Amino acid sequence: MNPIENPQVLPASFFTGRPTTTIAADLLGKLLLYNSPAGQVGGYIVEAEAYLGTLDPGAHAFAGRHGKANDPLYGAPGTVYIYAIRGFYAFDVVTQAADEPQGILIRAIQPAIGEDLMLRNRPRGGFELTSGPGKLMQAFGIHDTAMNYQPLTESNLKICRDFAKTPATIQQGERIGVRIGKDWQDNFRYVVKGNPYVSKIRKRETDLENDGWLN
DNA sequence: CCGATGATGCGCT
DNA sequence: GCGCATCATCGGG
Repeated sequence: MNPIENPQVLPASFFTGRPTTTIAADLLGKLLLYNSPAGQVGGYIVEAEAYLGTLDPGAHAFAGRHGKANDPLYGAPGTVYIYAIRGFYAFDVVTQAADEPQGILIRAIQPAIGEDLMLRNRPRGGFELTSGPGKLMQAFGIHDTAMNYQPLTESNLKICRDFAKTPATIQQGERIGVRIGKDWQDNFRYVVKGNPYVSKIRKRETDLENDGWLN
């Protein structure tokens, strides 16, 4: 796929007015773009996790936690929230109204645009290129939090309204790397079933025929 | 191939 | 100093 010049992007209203879990599932198949200084990169979202704010023990805003690092989470729906984790960076899109600190972690994409540039940014072959939140940001060449607070509608990071693919089956399960009490039922990870870029997928679970898409 | 383990940089949530 | 919404490597099967 060639670079896209002026894509229609998802409006802020996409990221509020319904549960964050629903929005996370709805993001699967959407085209994520980044107009980086070196060129455009992007791909289809194949994995996303919902974080449900102050009542969610796995969320950065659990129990009202609010500091400099997670302040973007308290912004308007569709705001960029990038945070550092163990020397890597990860990208969330903020959901729900301001001061309702929910968000969705974009965990993996299937490369579609600028794959050569992504490979230079992150020289790992095969599905390792973008099959995790830190890997994805490396492939995009994002190594800081400079885009924090930007609305996706006005950022070099964009999620397209058009060009979307349709998952054949959306699979739901436990979030990755979240250690919380056993009482909390964690079922907030959404993936395109069988897509080989989904993180931690087992080889035999992959659908290399259609990559888990209908189209 | 798959699960376990240690390295890692950043912000103190 | 420590905790962490991770990653790459190692070794058993």
